[in-house]
Amino acid sequence: MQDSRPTDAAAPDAGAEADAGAGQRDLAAAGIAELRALGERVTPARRAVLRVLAETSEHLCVDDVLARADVIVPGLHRTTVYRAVETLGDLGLVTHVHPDHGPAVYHLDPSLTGSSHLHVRCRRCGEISDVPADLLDGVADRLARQIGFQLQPDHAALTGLCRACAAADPADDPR
Amino acid sequence: MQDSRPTDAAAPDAGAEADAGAGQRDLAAAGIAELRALGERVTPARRAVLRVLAETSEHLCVDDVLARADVIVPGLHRTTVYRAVETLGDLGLVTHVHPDHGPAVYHLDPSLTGSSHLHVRCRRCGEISDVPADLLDGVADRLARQIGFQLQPDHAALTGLCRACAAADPADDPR
DNA sequence: GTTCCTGCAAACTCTTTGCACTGAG
DNA sequence: CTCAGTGCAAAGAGTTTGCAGGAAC
Repeated sequence: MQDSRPTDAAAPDAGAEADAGAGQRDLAAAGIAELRALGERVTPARRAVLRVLAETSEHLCVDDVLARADVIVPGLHRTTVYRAVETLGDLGLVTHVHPDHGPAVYHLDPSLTGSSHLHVRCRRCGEISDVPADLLDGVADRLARQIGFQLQPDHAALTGLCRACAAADPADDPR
Repeated sequence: MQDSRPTDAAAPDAGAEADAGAGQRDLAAAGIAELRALGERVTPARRAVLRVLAETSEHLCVDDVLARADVIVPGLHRTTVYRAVETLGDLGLVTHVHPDHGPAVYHLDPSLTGSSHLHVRCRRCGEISDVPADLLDGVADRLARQIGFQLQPDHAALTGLCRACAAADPADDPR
C-alpha cells in the first residue's frame, strides 16, 4: 500500500481550518443524518468510514480507511470498506479519485465539506496535491463545445512532477 | 479486456491520413532504426510490437498488442509485451496512457508519428477519444507558476461523459 | 562468448463476487 | 420479522518478478 498524503499545495477555499474535532464531528454527523434521510441503514461500518473521512483532509485509499476505521470497529473487513465507500459514493456523500497508479483514494464529497478541489499526482513520489476546483473550467467549456464531452474534472488525477521531484535527479523510475 | 477504440473526435494535425501501409511501415522502420541507434537489441518481439503500434492509430492495451503481435511472432508471451513496451517507453519510442479504469494503453510516441494529442475517456462507455495536444497548455502554465508542478498532460486520460452517453439515460453504472 | 531478451510460473496489488449469517429497522 | 449489510473465501483483472534457457551482437 502506498500512502496517499495530500499537500494542499494550493488549497482553494480554506474550508475547515486548523480545527481539532468539533467541525469534523459535525461532518460525520451530517453524513450519517443524510444516510438516514435517504432511507439507508446506518451501520457501525458506515459510521466509522464517514468518521474516518471526516477526521482528515487527506486522500485515503481503502487500506488507509480500513486501518483507521478498524480502531473504531475492530474486525472491520476490507470488503466492507469497499462496499461502504461505494454506497456512500452512490449517495453523493463520498467522492473517489483515480490516480494514474495505485488504488483509488476517497474523501468526503464537497457537498458536505464545502471545499471542492481537483488533484494532481507526482509520477515520481506519488504525492497527491490539491489544486483549485476551477482549474479546468476553461478546458471543460472547450471540450463541451467542441466534441460534446462533459468533463468530470475531479474524477481522475492529473499527472506530472511535483516541484521537488522536478528539481531532483531527472532520471528515476517514473510510472 | 475492454477494447480501446479511439474516435479521433477532434484530431489535431491529421498526421498520416488514410494511407494503407507505406507510411506505417516507415514508422515501424524508423522505430527499429532508432532502437538500433540507441544500442538496444533488435528482437522479433520488439519489431512486432513496433509494427503493431505503427499499423494503427488506436490505443492498444497490452492484450490488444499481444493479440496482433502474436500473428507476427507466434508464441509471443504477454510478459514480453509488457517488457517491450516498457523498454520502448523508456527510450521514448512508445507512450502509454492511464485511463481511470482498465489497463494502460499504448501508442507510438508523437516524436515518431508527428501527431500528438491528449485523451479523454467516457466513464460510461469506456471509449477513449483524442483531443488537441494544446488543450491543457494554459492549465500547465498555471500549475507551473502556482505550485511548481510540471504537468505531463498526456499521461493520464481526462474523464467524463461522451456526447452519446451524456445524452442517454443519466442513471447507469459509471465507474 | 557475453550480455540481454524471452518464456514460463508464480506472486503481487487492487477490486469484485457468491454465499451464509447477523443486525438494523 | 425481514431485508440489507457484513464477514469470509475465492476469484478476477492488470501487472511485476525470479529464474533458466536462448538469441542478438
